[in-house]
Amino acid sequence: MKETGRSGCPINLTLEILGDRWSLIVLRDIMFGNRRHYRELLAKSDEGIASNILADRLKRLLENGLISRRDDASHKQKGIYSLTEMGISLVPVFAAMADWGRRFLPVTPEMSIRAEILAEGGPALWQKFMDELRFLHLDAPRPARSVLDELTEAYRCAVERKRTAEAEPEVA
Amino acid sequence: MKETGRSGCPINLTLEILGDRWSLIVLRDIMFGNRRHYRELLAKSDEGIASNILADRLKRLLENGLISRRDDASHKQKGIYSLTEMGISLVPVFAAMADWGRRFLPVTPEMSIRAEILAEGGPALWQKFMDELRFLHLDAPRPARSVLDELTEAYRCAVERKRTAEAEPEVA
DNA sequence: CCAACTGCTTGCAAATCGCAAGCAGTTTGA
DNA sequence: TCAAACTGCTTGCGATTTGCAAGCAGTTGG
Repeated sequence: MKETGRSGCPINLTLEILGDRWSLIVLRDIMFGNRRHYRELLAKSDEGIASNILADRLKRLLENGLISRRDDASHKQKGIYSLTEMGISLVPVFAAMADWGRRFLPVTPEMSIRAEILAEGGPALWQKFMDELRFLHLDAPRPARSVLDELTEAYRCAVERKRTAEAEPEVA
Repeated sequence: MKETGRSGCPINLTLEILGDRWSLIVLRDIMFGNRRHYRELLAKSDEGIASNILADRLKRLLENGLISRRDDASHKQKGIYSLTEMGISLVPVFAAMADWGRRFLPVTPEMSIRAEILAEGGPALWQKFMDELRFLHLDAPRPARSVLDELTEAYRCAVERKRTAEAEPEVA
């Protein structure tokens, strides 16, 4: 509900919707963490988003068409948030941002493994990932390959590797 | 100078630096508009950034290593802002964001022509553009082709086309 | 029937934003 | 030579946004 009469530049319009500290974090958790409920997004966030901010961002993302919301059949109070095609189409943006971040910022190895895979896979892998997201969030047919599983598994392994690496040196 | 103890995720760290309404706007004007002085960035901005915000963002971008500043030999008060390699490396991020914006948001045709060219050119064109930025902002040798000139010219033509299109229908 | 869980709201202090005005020093043009 | 325009940037101040904690009505499971 903002009418900040600014320019029709694609970068500017994108920033008017996504240019804050939390919108892309929420979308990232929905997209890569497959978190679909409010509480999941609230509690399992690595960054600890505040509940009122989360509610506000979900509302704005809904209004702007990046996500949709439907009721959960298994629980009358639960809502399920899904990515729309508009939200799914952000995959290349995430891939570019993540690749830039891992190259120039002090990222941790576990958190950057998925960025690395996406960067190496290139647009072809992004397409496969988007196909999978269409299956998970829209009603598209299930694709043959699960990129999300691969990303999640790679992350899990990286965390595991880190934990063992932290535990063993004490013996030496 | 923020210590908001958040996660080591590349997306998160990127947002901690660039996740606001103005940082990327400033970088966009330096990169695509070749605006190198404070006043240029202040006055020629399509979005009308406030002077204190601009000063703050330039400071933060400097601190974070995205741009550098040197004195202008021709004017004792002028400073020249340049992109660093870190800033130049944002080209793919801009290309992805601009392409997404032009596909899903109400952009104006003139403002999206450059996004279109960058999207069609793909990574190969981005590399050439980055080479040119290295020439303009760092001390790299001049590349054979000027992508910036091509982008600027395409934009100029789009504006021209729009103006004539607005002027002629009155006769009909 | 109660404890845990659901999505989300409210209050409030602190930080940030956006606008307007201003400022000391520099350059330009008549 | 001197005033006007320009330089990068700061200051004040009201309005908005943020972040934190607590709470709330309704739902579910044991």
